[in-house]
Amino acid sequence: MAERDAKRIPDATVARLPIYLRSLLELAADTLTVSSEQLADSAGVNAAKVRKDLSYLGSYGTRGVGYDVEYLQNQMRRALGLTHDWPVVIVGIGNLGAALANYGGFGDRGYPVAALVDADPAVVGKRFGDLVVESADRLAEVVAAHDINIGVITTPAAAAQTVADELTAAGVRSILNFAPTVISVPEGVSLRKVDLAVEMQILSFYQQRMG
Amino acid sequence: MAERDAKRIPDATVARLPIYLRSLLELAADTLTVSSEQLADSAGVNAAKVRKDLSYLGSYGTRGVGYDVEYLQNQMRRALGLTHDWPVVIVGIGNLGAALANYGGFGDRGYPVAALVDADPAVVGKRFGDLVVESADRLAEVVAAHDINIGVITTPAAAAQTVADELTAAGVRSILNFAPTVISVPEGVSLRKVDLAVEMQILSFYQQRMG
DNA sequence: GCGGCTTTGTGACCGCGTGCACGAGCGTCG
DNA sequence: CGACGCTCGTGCACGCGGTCACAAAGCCGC
Repeated sequence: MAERDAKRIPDATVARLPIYLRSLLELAADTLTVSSEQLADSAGVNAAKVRKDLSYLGSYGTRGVGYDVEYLQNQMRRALGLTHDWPVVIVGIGNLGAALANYGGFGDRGYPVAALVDADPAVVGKRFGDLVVESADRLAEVVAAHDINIGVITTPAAAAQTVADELTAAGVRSILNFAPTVISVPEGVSLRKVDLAVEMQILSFYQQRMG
Repeated sequence: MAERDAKRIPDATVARLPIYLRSLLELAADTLTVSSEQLADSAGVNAAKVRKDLSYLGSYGTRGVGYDVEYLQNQMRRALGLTHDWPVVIVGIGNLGAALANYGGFGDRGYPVAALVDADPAVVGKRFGDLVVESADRLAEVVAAHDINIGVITTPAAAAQTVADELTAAGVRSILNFAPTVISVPEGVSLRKVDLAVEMQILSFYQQRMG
């Protein structure tokens, strides 16, 4: 009770938790328990891995039966911090940024888009739903005003590092980078990247190989 | 010469090659050679790792000097299959699909968007640049007509597996999946996934943890 | 042409993550 | 109430990937 979940959860496990949670949510509403094998099938992984992953949550399955679906959902939501919303700011409202702004799926899942920011005066002031694009020099204010902890970078590559610096300076501790460039962040800030060109090149590498 | 590059390149290395290539392209045009340490800095990795990665290409650096930039670029392009274009088809022209269709960056980098496909009759026929959205039931024809090897799935989750099946049946061997669901593909087909909700949840996990 | 400087290439070690296999517990049925 | 069957939890071994450190090798200046 004192040290609670002191156990460190491996990164590889963390990356799978959201998949498990989604699998759980897709189960029929009258499904009370689920076995590690069912979960494994639906998440596309090994059953032993599922059990080991879940054991890190300290969550309890029942031998001979499986896991209580609702309890497991709650444990997972708690671990992933989905007990409350995490407002995000999208910086760089080009093609991709605009698409993300219009995409409703974020708010639904606990990540409401709280603000849009762009450096281009021609874009500032545009409406997306009930949001208006703010000027880049107001970034720090915006972050503070909405208590934002997560920043999404969808600027051109050249601006990405600067934006990342401004975000972290404003107190943002988590960044999702779509810009096609390597950016660095201070210790204690989480950075994840999505790079379409890289993904394509990885695919064509293997395609090439297989002849 | 006979067995050529028989050496297997580790997956982790493959994933870094595109980053190195981009770093090389960003170097000033009058830079003739580059050291593993320079590359490491600009790619955000360890210098020893760079050397080991490059050694898999069989490519040759010169001790005391570094790597010949142009030669290395060519080697890398060859390995990644960038010696010719890889036309792609985008399936599912919603917010994200449309954004990718409008995004010019693909064609520039050797992955021209050759076709757009959607199941919704209200979307079929819309123009994006010089492309017109085709009907989903023409997917196989479209793939064959443009000799497409790479498919990008930007449909809702429910349709993703079906689309993946149709793509592989049509001969596509590489799939990039943006739909928020796990899909499975036959042996011999490469699958990469980009899942925004998962990325967000991973970020909020760590944010949560650090308090 | 020789010594020193620089930078590559790689062998060795280490830690993480994966998969297997089995013991431990729980429910159920006769 | 006892035995059986099911499923979890986990110890163990293995392989991949990352890091370090050092020897090999090319270049330059004298």
